[in-house]
Amino acid sequence: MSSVPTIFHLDMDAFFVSVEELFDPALKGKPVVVGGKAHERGVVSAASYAAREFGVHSAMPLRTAYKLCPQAIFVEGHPDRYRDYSHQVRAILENFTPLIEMASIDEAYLDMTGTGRLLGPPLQCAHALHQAIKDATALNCSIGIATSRLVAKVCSDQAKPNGILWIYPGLEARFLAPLPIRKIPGVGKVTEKNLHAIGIHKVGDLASLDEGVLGQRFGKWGLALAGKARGEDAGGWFDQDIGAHADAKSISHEHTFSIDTSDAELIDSTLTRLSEMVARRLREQGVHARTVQLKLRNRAFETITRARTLARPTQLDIEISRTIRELFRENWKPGAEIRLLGVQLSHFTSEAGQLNLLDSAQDERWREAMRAADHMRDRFGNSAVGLAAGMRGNFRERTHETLIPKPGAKKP
DNA sequence: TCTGGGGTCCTAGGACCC
DNA sequence: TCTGGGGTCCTAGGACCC
Repeated sequence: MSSVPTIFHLDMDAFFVSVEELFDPALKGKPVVVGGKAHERGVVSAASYAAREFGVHSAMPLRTAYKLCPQAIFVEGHPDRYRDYSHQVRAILENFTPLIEMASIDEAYLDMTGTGRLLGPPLQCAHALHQAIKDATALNCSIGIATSRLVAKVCSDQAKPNGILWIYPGLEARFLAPLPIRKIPGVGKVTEKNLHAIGIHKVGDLASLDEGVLGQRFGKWGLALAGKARGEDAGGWFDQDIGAHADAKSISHEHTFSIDTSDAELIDSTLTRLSEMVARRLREQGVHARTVQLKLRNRAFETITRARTLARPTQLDIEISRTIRELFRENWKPGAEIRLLGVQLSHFTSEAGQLNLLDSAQDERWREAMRAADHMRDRFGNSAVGLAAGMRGNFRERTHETLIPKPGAKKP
């Protein structure tokens, strides 16, 4: 007998803000914005419910958030804290099922199909899970329960804050129909606008539309959309078993300068530092990359990417930074101001490429050097070791920042 | 409104090969 | 000679998510 799937989607409530409140209880109940100082270049990572009442939401420029809510408390994010709490949550989930997929730092899918005899009916089980997380971390979460990932995710969103919502098997379409199309994961600003243009506003409008029309107008994505409107995990990201771990497809680091720059030395050292950072993570994951991509954003916020696929996969800082500098040189007009630089690696393989014995002997020396450097960084911090340009870069960017007095900045 | 950083997936065109 | 079709790789850009 095969039962209908029971999928939980668990989403932590205002996760970053809630974690910050644990470290500073004075923040509780106040409008809080996580992401940086009010006048910095950057966007809101998370806003407390009190701040949201003023219209502040994540991805909004910090300066805009400040205009909307000047009395808000602006705090820097602490990724290490969030990672730590995320791991704690995961450990609790593992007491309920091994079929877990962390979809991001603050949300997870659980396949609870067939756990009824052991853990009780879905609502009871969800309450137990909610309580277990509260007991262990003092954090609130919301849980959506449904027969598909998609509906479970929409459910947890509707349940927020601090709620549980279960959609009975068979009632998916009726639950989704009155919701705005934007509630469907994957429908963003652009798709919403395109759908509005043809008179579609509610998920129900979408569901009653002829599939052929959607396919014609929106391609493959349109067909997946039709399935989503009915609550199916059709196509794309949702169409995978929960817990099937997928290896990373790319590793990237990028940096937005606090002030646009055309300083060749600063640019060069930043490229070197970013190259070192991605290469390091490559080695941690034990893979080699074939494609190196540069990302450039100018003062006008125009962004280009330029990629180069290497003759053989690499793990080495020098090869990556050499390629990145080449790409940069080919695509930068000296004097042009740069807002952002990024380095991305992709097309991973488990083996290094090899041209001949001489290369391999040289590579081995480099690999040893990199291992030693990684070890030093572990012991003494990231800035302890770097290629020469990278070190200058760290120093310069820090110097550059401390020269500009910022509210609350500590004296060096 | 003046726009971070880390990712995934999709599309589309050109090169190249058979 | 002005010209098919399919497959694969590479590159660039863009939508979307948290």
